[in-house]
Order: sequence, then C-alpha cells, then structure tokens
Amino acid sequence: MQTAASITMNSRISAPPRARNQAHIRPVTVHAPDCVIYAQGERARSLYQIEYGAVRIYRLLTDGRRQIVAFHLVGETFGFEISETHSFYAEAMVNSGLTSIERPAGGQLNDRLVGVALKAMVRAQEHLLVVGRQSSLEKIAVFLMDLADRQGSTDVIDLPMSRVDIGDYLGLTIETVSRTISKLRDMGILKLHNARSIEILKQERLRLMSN
Amino acid sequence: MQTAASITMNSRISAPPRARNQAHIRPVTVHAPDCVIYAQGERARSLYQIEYGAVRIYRLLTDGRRQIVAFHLVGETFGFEISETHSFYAEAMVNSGLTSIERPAGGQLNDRLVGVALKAMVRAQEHLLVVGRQSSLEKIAVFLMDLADRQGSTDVIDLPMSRVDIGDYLGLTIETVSRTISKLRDMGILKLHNARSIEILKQERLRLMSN
DNA sequence: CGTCAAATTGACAGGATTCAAACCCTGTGG
DNA sequence: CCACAGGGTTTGAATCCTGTCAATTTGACG
Repeated sequence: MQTAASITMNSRISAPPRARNQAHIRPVTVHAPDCVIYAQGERARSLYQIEYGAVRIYRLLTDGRRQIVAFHLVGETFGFEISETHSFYAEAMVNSGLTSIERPAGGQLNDRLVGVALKAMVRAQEHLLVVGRQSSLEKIAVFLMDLADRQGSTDVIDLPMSRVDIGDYLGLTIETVSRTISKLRDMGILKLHNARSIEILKQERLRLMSN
Repeated sequence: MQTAASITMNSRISAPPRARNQAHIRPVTVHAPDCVIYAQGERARSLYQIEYGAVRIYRLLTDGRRQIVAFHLVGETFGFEISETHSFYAEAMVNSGLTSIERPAGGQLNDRLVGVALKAMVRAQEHLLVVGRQSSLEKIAVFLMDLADRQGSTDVIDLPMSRVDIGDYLGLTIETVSRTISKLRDMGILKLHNARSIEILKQERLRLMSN
C-alpha cells in the first residue's frame, strides 16, 4: 500500500513495447514495487497479463487487517471480475511489466475470460482448503510447492513477496512464517540462499507434507 | 455423507408440485437429510432453488477431511459451475424441497446465471476472510450474524446444520464450536433454546465482534 | 424407561501469537 | 573502502488458544 503521491509517480509509466510470442506487439506498462494497479471499487476495465514481475491481490478488512487472496507470477493473467467493479486491490510486489487485454463490452464472456475466471475460482478454492485448517508446516509446504510448480519446477524458488505478504496470504504471523521456514531448513528440506531465494533439497518430503 | 443404498432411497423423490409467486408451477423434488443432491465430478445439469430446507456445499480432501464452502437457505439458488462438471458435493441438511432451473445449452450465460455466480463468488471471498484469520469467537460471531441476516433478522436463529458442519465450515473442531457458543451464552450475548435454536440477546455486541 | 447420537464440559498438551531483542542485508554518505 | 542507518528477518521466552482425549449431559425416539 502506498500514498496517492507515490502511486501517481510509479503507476502506469509507458515503456517501449516488447515483442511476445504472439505475432503482434502490445504496449507494456511498468509498475514499481508496492504500486497500486487497481483498487477495490474501481471500474474493472481490462485483464492484465504479467510480462515480468509479480502481483498480489488482496482485500482490506474494517479492522485494518489484510487478506491476500492470490499471488500472480510471470505469464499469468489476473483482473477478472464478474461484476463491473473490482472487489480487490492489485499491487505490484516487485518491478513489474503488464500488458492489458481489453474487456469485451457488455456482459459477454469469451473463452479467454471464462478460462481466466475458472482458473481464479479453482485457485481460490484450493486456497480456502489450505487456509481453513492445516498446521503452519502444511501451509508453508503447500505454498512453496505451489510456487515451485508455477515457476517451472526448478529447485530454486525465488520469492517476490515479503514474509508479511506470506503471512497475510496463509493466515499466519510473520514470526510463524519465519520460524516454520527455519524448521524446514533445520530438517534438511530447504536451503536458504537469502530471505528471498530458497532451494528445495528434498522435494519428495516437502510434497508429502503438503499432501 | 451417506451410503449409496440410502442415497438411492432418499434421493429425488418426486412430490406434488407447489405454487410459487411465479405464475407457473414447477415440480419440486424432496431430499431427506444427508441425501446427496449432486456429487463432485457429476455433470452440471441445472441450478437448484430451495423451496424449503437447507443445503451444504463441500469438498472432500485426500486425507478424508471435509471443507464446507457454503450453506444455502430457503429461497437461495445454488449449483452454478463455470466448468461442465461439479467440483463440489451438495447435500440436504434437513428435509428439503428443490426446484431445478435448466442450464441453458452452450456456454451462454444469462442474467440469472451471472447473478447466481456473482453471489457465490462474493460469498466465497467473504468466507475466505473469515476462515483465514480470526479467533474462534470472531468466526462464530460472523457465522451467526450472517445466518441471522439471511434468515430475515429475527433474533431467533434456527440452525439447520450440526456442530460438525459448523466446524467443517469455519475450520474449527466441534468442541471449540461448542465451547465458543457456550462462552457467548455466558457473556449474555446468546440464549440457547436448544442446540439448533439460538436467540441473539445483544445483537450490537455480536456485530462488534464480527466487525 | 432404555438406547443412541449429538452436544457439552473438563483436563491437558502442543502449537501459534505476542512482545522483545538480536541479526542480516542493502544502500548511503563520509 | 568502510561505517552506519534502516527495514526486513530471525530468534527467544512467555502466554494464550485451540486441538485432543475423555467423561458427562442432553434430547429424540422406540
């Protein structure tokens, strides 16, 4: 979260277009870390595809707490809303380049939109299962396995989010997040290069913990 | 959950049609308690509207746990799926009468469907926030306030679900559910007529706890 | 009245949060 | 090049809460 001033400064800076595997070229907007991409209540204009970087989707509660409902990584699309307005905030977590896909006018849902919506719903459901019960160990294990899968199964995971973000995503405090990761390290399952780069040494054992 | 034998026995017994406020008459199917309405993986044929009774929507996890993702009450519509098949189970919790609304052929979504989907998504999001953090007191408070609102703000709530159901919905054990309700009673906020009928004595204090 | 399932209550242990302190990393300025 | 400051992270100790196991109570029904 950021002040209006810095939002204006960081938000929607146009950048040189970048070629994609699609034939045509699309404009890329650059977002600095913690920069708001869209806010709760804003009109939902389009979908966003992440060219590089990472994004968090969250809601603010009346008491000031924050529930992160999703992280989105390179290549993923987010911003789908059935209603006309966004019910979440979207913020860049690191420097991120986004291309936007215009939302078709009217209530029409094309295949692309339905696909994105479906994926988002399935993710949300999985997330509910993780957050609902499970110990901190299971939560962190699921979280890391999911991230590894989505980053392309290299054993080194690069975390674009802070411990606070992870806590707000899994329903844990930052201390518990940190302690749990340390425990996995002590068990010989993880190796920490630094706080934002984790190597999975025993993928099988981690998978067992995440069920 | 129930055995196949009893499912067959209880399921989809046709009953005399019942007039609704709509001009035309629709057939009502009656479902006994714990009777499966549809199962995970089944083809999604139609939506269901509850004429009387109450329904739970849940998923089964590999380790045997059950996550209830929604309760539906009289007058509500459920069964929406973006995909072709159901990703959840639906079961009646008490004797329930349902009318079904045929799903339009093809991928077309009419206003009715979009409305139901929207409501379901918003509910799921709220649910995530509740399950994510919050103490057992907050969870139970939110749960009861929500139920009171949906039953039409009478101060007496009628619970169609068991303590096990509530636990599986909020991510708590039945003991904690029971203890928490007892604590609210001891605080003078609730009065228990019996396990399935709760009176809210101090609505404001309950609302404060649920934020 | 007896039986059975559901719900309540109690005791206890384990795990998560809270509050606090120490540590690490990175960028800045001398 | 090094010292230093600041934020983010890790670790420690105490407390509180929830889950577990067990016993008891309640309510529905034959």
